[in-house]
Amino acid sequence: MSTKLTEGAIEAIVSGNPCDSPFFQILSSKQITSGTGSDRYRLLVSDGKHSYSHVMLATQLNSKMETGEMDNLCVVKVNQYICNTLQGERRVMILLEVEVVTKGADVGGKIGNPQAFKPGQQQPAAPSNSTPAEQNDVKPAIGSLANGHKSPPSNKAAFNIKPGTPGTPGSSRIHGIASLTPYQNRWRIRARVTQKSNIRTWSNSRGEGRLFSVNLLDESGEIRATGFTDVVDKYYEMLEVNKVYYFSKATLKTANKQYSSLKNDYEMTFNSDTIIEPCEEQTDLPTMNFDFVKIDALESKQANSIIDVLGVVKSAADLSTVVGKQSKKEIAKRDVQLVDQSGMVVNLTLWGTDAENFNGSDNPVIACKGCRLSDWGGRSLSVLSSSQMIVNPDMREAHLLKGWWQREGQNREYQSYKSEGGSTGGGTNWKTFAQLKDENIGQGEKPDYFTSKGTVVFFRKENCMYMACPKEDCNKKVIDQSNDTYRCEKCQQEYPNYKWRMILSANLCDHTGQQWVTCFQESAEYILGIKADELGHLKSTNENQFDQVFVDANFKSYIFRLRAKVETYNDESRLKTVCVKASAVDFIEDGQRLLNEINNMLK
DNA sequence: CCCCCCCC
Repeated sequence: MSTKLTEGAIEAIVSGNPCDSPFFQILSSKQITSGTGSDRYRLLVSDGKHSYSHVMLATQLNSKMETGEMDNLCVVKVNQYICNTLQGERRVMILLEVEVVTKGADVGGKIGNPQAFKPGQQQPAAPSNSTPAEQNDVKPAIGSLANGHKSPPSNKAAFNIKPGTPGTPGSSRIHGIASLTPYQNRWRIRARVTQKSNIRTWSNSRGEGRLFSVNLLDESGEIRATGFTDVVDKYYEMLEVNKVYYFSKATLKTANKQYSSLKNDYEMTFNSDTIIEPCEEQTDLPTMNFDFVKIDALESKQANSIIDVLGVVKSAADLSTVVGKQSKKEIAKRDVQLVDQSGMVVNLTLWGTDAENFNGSDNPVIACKGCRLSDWGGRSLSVLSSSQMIVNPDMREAHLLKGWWQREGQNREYQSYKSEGGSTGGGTNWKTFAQLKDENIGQGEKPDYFTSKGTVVFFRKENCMYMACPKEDCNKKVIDQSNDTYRCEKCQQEYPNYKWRMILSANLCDHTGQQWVTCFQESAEYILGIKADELGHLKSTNENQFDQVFVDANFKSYIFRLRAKVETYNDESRLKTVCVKASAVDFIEDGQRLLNEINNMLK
């Protein structure tokens, strides 16, 4: 019985290096139902070192699955395969000729400890086995209540059951938006256009062109779709907001959640094969859907994420104009104060014509789908051009909110978000160490600032201090001339003395992970509980006492204000994290914060 | 293939 796998083959193949007849283990399989009835199998394969889920079995080999010849855990020799690049970086391996070497029943278990293979940094996460509909803990879309339709989406695992509408051209089965994946091509959806962008142009190093996007909605879910240059001419005029169309033969790719609040793991791109036809029949498709975040729950949402909000306009500022820093263009702006039953108030900024046309004098209700949450001033919201803002929407929540406002809301006090430290406006932005990795912190142009609670678990005491220029505000390292003088290259001067400065690397832990941070003078002195000059003195006079300082300082917890930015040296990039300030944990305040987090989780 | 959305 052979259980030898070709370790490293997955990495090689996916990186574009062919590999002759590799041996893989099939860890699991999943049947994918396409619209035409020709099913395929998607496999999770292992080469012993890596596992890879973007693997399909060629349909002519389906019988190997159906007869049980290829069972879970079996070892196969792959005599022929192809590796296709789909949209983006994702590569899908299709097994064309497979020989079962050892049956799974005889292997009996997973071979080795394969880790999920993730090529490249920008590799989209492998899609999970559940559909978006399953994953979202979405409240049912409520929008349809507005025009009296029955409440729409159920949490069906795959909405793939709606029969073709009689008289429909082709009369093929209609798929649910929630059932679409990049792994099947033959589908047709019927969806309402709920939002349509303007035509935009872009120009960058990869090219230039025009594009537009629409949001599509059916009973099963929603998806954003984008059309580029040629498609703009073909379909832009035809697609109208609130009308219903049939769509087929578009490309699916992993959605970048950074830019959309739509509840879908994927996005659609209209390509030259895409067919869009108006749906002439009457449908009861929902007209809108929102996943509103209560205003007091904005705290628990990630800064810069895209969210839906519903609020009463407590007050609206006068129209003003600002000049964009980059664009240098003048743009109209209006701030409105939104409140809801949670008793919190948040600022929502409208731009351009939204700002100019807005009238907040009679305390309207605003529903905004897809506005950006920022941590300015604690928390604030900004309406984007991709947002869908509806004033006084005809929906149940909005009527309830308005009634509440008239009964009691207008007479009460509201709590507002506060920026931390009261200084420059950056809000309290709590991050765990796992979040630093998961949320692409520090990847932007500017560093990210955030706050973490952590415990020091290790100090790198080697090279944690240096002899610095004694001149005030010059912290340049001096050169010991070995004659009791110290030269500062920056000041171009020699001094009879120096001062000690610290650059201390500390490893911090929280319940989610660890992070190396750099502490400079003030925070290092605070954490070590000793002045740098004194520590420097110990370093040269009493090594035991010097060491003891680090032992004593270890395993203590602090609130860290941190600054993180990815830096790249020699093609290697890592997250450089600097401690801006360390402070004692105020247990009352911190307990309150944790309680708030728990409460927000329960919402 | 975009992903800018502005200011404090």
